[in-house]
Amino acid sequence: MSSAERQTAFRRVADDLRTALAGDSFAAGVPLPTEAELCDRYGVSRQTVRRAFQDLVAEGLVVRVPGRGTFPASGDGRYIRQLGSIEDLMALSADSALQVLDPLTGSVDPAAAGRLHLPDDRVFTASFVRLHDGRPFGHTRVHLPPAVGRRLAEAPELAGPGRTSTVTVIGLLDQLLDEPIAEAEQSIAVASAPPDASAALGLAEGAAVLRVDRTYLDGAGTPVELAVSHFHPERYTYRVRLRRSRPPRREDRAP
Amino acid sequence: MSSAERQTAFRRVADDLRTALAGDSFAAGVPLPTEAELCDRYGVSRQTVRRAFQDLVAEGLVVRVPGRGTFPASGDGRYIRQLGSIEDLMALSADSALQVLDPLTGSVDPAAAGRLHLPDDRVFTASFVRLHDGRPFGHTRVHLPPAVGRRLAEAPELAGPGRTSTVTVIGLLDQLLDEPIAEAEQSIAVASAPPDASAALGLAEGAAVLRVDRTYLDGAGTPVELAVSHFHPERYTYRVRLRRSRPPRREDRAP
DNA sequence: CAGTGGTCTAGACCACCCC
DNA sequence: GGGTGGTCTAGACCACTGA
Repeated sequence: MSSAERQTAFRRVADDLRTALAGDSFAAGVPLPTEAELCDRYGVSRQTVRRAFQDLVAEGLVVRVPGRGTFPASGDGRYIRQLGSIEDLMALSADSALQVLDPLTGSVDPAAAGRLHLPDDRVFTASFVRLHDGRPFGHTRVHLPPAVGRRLAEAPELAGPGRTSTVTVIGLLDQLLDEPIAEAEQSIAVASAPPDASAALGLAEGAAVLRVDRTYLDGAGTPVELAVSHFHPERYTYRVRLRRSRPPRREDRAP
Repeated sequence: MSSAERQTAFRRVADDLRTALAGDSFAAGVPLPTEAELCDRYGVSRQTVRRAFQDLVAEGLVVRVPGRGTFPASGDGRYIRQLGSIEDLMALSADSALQVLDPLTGSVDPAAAGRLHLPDDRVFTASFVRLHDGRPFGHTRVHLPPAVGRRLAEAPELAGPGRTSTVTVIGLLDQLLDEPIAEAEQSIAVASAPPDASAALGLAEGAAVLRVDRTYLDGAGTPVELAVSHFHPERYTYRVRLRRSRPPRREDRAP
């Protein structure tokens, strides 16, 4: 598979390792190729290989142990992504693909329109699946205010059913809007898969899935996108790294 | 002065920048020192300075913009840095209660010990339910390294089965540790409820639940707590608000 | 145009692990 | 001891920003 665009050397190395990890190329306790070996294989310097591993560590895909080697982290082949900021959501496309099921068109949906704080019930709606390694792991239904929906409907990536690309709707939207996207509200729960999602994911109707609702807001706090996703329970894990607001230092612990 | 240990050059640079950022040394919109300047000031190579910035970027403290410079990430100062923070987890107790099922005692659990990076298989383990309005919505099993587990076992809140309080284990732990808790890694997925969790939540065994694994790390990156929670699918939703780390625009310099 | 950060190379020394 | 990853240096070229 691999990504279409691989601008930099370290990205190429990281992409290849990522897809190899997603497949069954590396057993659980078996170390990945060493830095030296990858230097040879790709004809790059050691720092470049290290830069690639750096991303994989940050994504939680591998664990590196000094003196021993680099090992696959969780092993159960789920799609894992660090999602701690909006940038993470926009970059989601790096190693996954979007395939359009229903292109972006106008429709009437009171529930979605209400959640977008729209004056009437008209919204633009599209649905698509996200694929990793050619297999669907998530189904998403996106709702947009008509004003932006009309403009985004011209984007070729969302034009026809079956179109596959590596974009994110939120990434396209951000380029299009005058005011950039500033915030997202997200809720995560267990739900029963609705018919379209279960069909797209190859699950029985009503199967338990991870449901993620995201509302994106621009700088003024106006909702600009509502995305309702259902994820395959065995192919997706949501991961966040939480930090303390103030970096803890020994000195400032005293009350 | 300064940090007790600064083993590496890049850490020293990063530490200094962090404390400078924590103070008001850098106004919002004013760029930090450039790589070249820090190279001079610390007498290190450019890669070393870059390695320091890399941590600060990962921590969400600064934003780097090619061609322009490096800026504090908190932007307008009135913004709170990062919602979905560890403080939120510690404050979880505000409107929920903790009821002890199995008090904190020593046990042998290779899987948990491995995830805590412990040298052998001994851990301290406790389990409890979380209640809201008197009804259980989550079951949690907590694992601690023996060193801290022994001390925490003396806390009255975790002493006997049936004890109810409004604490969080992580809150108790943070007061007890020499080094404060700095980070948490969290993963969220759909799972089948194990027997103890399904019993505690009043669900059929194997029912689909929301599984949340959290590993808490201290400032040195040492894992200090592993918590595995299972949440009732109809009584719990995980909410996060994501914020964009906004690079300053040309217009909004100068107050 | 000079300055910024992003990438990359080809060396080097170290602490650690395992044989 | 030989191999691993962790750190560091002193160069280099690039794309981009700003005046």
